[in-house]
Formats: sequence, C-alpha cells, structure tokens
Amino acid sequence: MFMKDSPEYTDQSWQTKLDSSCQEIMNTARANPEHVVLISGPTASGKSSLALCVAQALNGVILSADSMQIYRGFDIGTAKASHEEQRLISHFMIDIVDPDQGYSVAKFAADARNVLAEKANEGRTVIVCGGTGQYIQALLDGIVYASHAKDAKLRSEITAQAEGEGLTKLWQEIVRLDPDTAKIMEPTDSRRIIRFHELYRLTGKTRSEIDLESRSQKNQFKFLPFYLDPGKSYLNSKIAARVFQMIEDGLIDETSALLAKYPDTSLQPFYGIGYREVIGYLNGDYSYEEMAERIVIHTRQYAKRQRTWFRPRNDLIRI
RNA sequence: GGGGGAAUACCCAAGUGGCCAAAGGGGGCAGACUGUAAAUCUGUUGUCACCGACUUCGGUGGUUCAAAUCCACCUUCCCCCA
Repeated sequence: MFMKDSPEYTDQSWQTKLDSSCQEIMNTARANPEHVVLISGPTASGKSSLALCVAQALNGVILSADSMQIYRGFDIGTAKASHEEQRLISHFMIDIVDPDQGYSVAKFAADARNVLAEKANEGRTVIVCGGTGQYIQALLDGIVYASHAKDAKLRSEITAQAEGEGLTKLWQEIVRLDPDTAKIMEPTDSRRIIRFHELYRLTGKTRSEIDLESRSQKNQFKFLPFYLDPGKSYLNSKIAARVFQMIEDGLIDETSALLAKYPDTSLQPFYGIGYREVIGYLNGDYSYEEMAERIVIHTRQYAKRQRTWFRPRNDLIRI
C-alpha cells in the first residue's frame, strides 16, 4: 500500500523508460506475431510517440482508438498525429467522419476490426493506440455490438416520457425488469436509463441480456495490451505544458474555423476538452487565462477518469 | 479628511439570534461506465477516540439561556465624496 503510486518521473526519465519500452514491445511483438500490439494510457502519457516508435521498428501501421481523433478538422485539440508523422506511418481510424456526423463505440468496434482483419491479411503489423477506454474495452473484450443503433424517434419519445412522467418511473421499470442492471445504474443517470428503454423497446431484451450476448463470441483478435502510466503528478505537469502548447499552436484559430463551418456548437466534437473552453472564451464567458486554466483542469480530470477506467483491468501489461 | 459597503471552509458564494459544521457552485479525492464516452453519472470533502464529541464564519471584547448572525473597538479590502 505504501508504493501505491508509480514512481515520480521527470521528462527525461520517463522518456528513457519509453525508449526502452519501445524495444521491449518490439521484441514481444516479434515473438508473438499473431498478436496485435495495443498501447493505451491516459492523455499525455506519451502513448502516441511510443506507438510511432514501435510502428517504425516493426514497419507497421497505427490504428487510433480515440473518440475525438475520429473527427475531421479537430486536429490541434485532439493531439492528432502530424502530417509528417502520418506520412511516415499510416494511421487508421483518424479523420473518418465529419463533425456533424455521429459516431459510436459500436461503429468503432466494427470499423476497427475491419482494418485489423484487412491488415492481418496483408501480413501488416498493426499497433492500436488510444486512450478511449470504451473503445479499447470493445477491442480487448471482443464485444460485438448487435445492430441496435440509436433510434432518434424512439429516443425522443422516451425522453419526452422521462420529462413528463418523471425519470423515476422509468427507473423503477428497470428495477423491475432488470435488477442486475439497476444495481449498477444510478437512478439519476437519465442518459443510460433512456438508452435502456430504447433497447428494451427495440428488442424486447434487457440491458443484461444484450450485454451478455455481446460478449458471447470469442474474440477474433489476440492482443498484447500495453498500458502506460507515469503517475499523477507527472501527468499533471505534462498536461499543463501540453495545453499551453496547443493554444500556442493555434487551438483558438482552429476552433474559430470549425465554428465558421459548423455553427452548431452542440455537435459532439465541440464537447471535446479544449474546444468547449475555447468556445466559452470566444463567447466572452471568461478570460483567456481562465480558458487556459479550465482546459488544464478538465484535461487532468479526464486523465483521472482514464486511470480509473483502466485500473481494475488485470490483463494489461503495465509500463 | 468625510460617507458607504465588504470580510464565511481550498476558491467563489448563500446564510442576518436557536432547525448551522454552515445551502449552492468550482476545485480536490474516490467510484461508475456496452451505440454521445475528451461524453455522462455517483459518492465524499473542518478535526477526532467519527451513530458522539471538539474547534470554525477577519481579530478582540461584550449582549444573550443561545451568535456566522446583535453591540463596541481594532485590522484589511472595495466604492463614493474630498
């Protein structure tokens, strides 16, 4: 219990660690050619550069598992690989949809598996790299999402019902229909409660049943899942530096340009950290300094959530 | 120099005699997560010997059975007049 946190790293010592990890991963990958290398970790842990290193060493390609890099035009704020990097190493699952199109884990899982299968056929090494817990989970756990896509009409019906009769009623339904799910779902979690009912009305099945089915197939891919975590205090200082760099690199201009093209700020990618704070600043909600400060805080909170997400997994090779 | 206002927990901010260890928000800490996931949701946040006790609401001293709340003085800050 006394060594709960990772040891403190400096930029130098962490970089050294990453360099040696690149070698290790490369060797492990060579010894297990039927496995897909996966590199995950919280923001600013250095996973992208590590993935680049490994990809270069193995002449592989990178598959991004990042829910924001999916969107075209959102580059600086999502720390997307640069053009040069992308020229050097092919990247997949980046820039695959326009900001006004929706995306989802299910789509990601399907799209990513297509890429994985295709590259396997070509005999090309793939390095999966990203920090979106849900996306990583889908891949590692071989979750197959059945075709219960969101049904906008049904969803708005249920939402209206929640507003009318109250969320509590919908919640009590869940308690009755699916006590297991009720146990892990909060009675205030309107988003998940609505989705439960959407699924139920669509399929006649409960969340538990659907979740079970989605895990019933054997995972078609085997992974070597590496996980980077330099520790909280390293991350915190790295994040601050990174945020200021992003702003300097033109985050505000990028956001303005995107807003000019897509004025609807309720689009999903505009809720990405960095973008929403810049929008607030542009709206005059707060000062430039406060904008920067908020981005730093929100990014740190995000990193914390990522660490929480991955902490319980015991299948990760932790670096 | 004169007049007015403000000082509340890590920060912002409610609270104007008892129901106040003190609303709410932020931040911190912890957790959850299966088609929005960089999203969303939850718990916790004075101290301790923690179902009870103790110490808090700028400071000191009063009034009162009882004060963050009333009075006096002091300190600091802001505003207006000069």
